[in-house]
Amino acid sequence: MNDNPHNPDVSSSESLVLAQPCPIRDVLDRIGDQWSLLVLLTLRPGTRRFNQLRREIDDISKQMLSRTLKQLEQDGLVSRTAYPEVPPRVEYQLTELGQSLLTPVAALVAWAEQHQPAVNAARERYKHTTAR
Amino acid sequence: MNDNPHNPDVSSSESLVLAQPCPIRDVLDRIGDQWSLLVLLTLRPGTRRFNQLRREIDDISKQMLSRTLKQLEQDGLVSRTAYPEVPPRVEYQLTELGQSLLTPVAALVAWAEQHQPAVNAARERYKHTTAR
DNA sequence: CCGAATCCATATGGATACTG
DNA sequence: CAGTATCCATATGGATTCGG
Repeated sequence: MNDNPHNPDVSSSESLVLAQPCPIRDVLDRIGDQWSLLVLLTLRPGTRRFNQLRREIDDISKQMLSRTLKQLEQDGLVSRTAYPEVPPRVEYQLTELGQSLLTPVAALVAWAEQHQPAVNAARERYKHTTAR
Repeated sequence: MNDNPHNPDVSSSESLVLAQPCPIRDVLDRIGDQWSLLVLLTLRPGTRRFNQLRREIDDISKQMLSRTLKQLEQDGLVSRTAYPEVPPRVEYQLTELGQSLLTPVAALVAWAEQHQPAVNAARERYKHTTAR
């Protein structure tokens, strides 16, 4: 069995920081999907309307943008304001929570940029060491 | 795929940090999937053997552990050492690159833990403000 | 203009059996 | 013990259509 020090042994044999029904997974699932992070970053400069977002992201379908925004809104990362006009106007912007998330995300993005060469090199190396 | 005809000038506006064929997406796809991050965190304390990882993660199948490790190895985040013994023994450990990734990841995990209540509250709020 | 509903293709994850 | 191969279920993403 596992004797992980920082893990209080539960009756079941679960051992890790990321147990299954896990808040951390919640977050990572959100930034890990295809569009959420992109939407958040697009909203960083300021408020955007629906089709404005669509144009800026450019290759996102209405459907996915709609779904993504709804999820982000549910999680309190983005706020939605609908103006009762004709034609309708809906504006989206980052909440403070959403903005605060962009800080650690930026660190990750920075890592990615900085270490991209290393990752690519590793991939090349892998291909060449092939006896597989 | 991209190259939309009615696309306004992307170049002059906020340059999208995440263009489509994107190194950042590469990384996020890796930590965004079901198991990679969990494996990396499990390896943080030190070297682990294959079935040792399986037991610690507990609910991962051999298949997914194998796939995940191979990907992490390809990307240079994890190193694999096979000992020519009978029965075979294979050890995995974080590379320096893998360890360096855990730093920004830790920031994200910290954010998740810290703001989980806020996210849950937002979800509750959403349920109540919704139609019905 | 905003976005929900429908329908569909593919990607991802898993159970199991098999191999060296 | 450490995987790989096969087969299958579901999740995710997208094109199109419809409606407020």
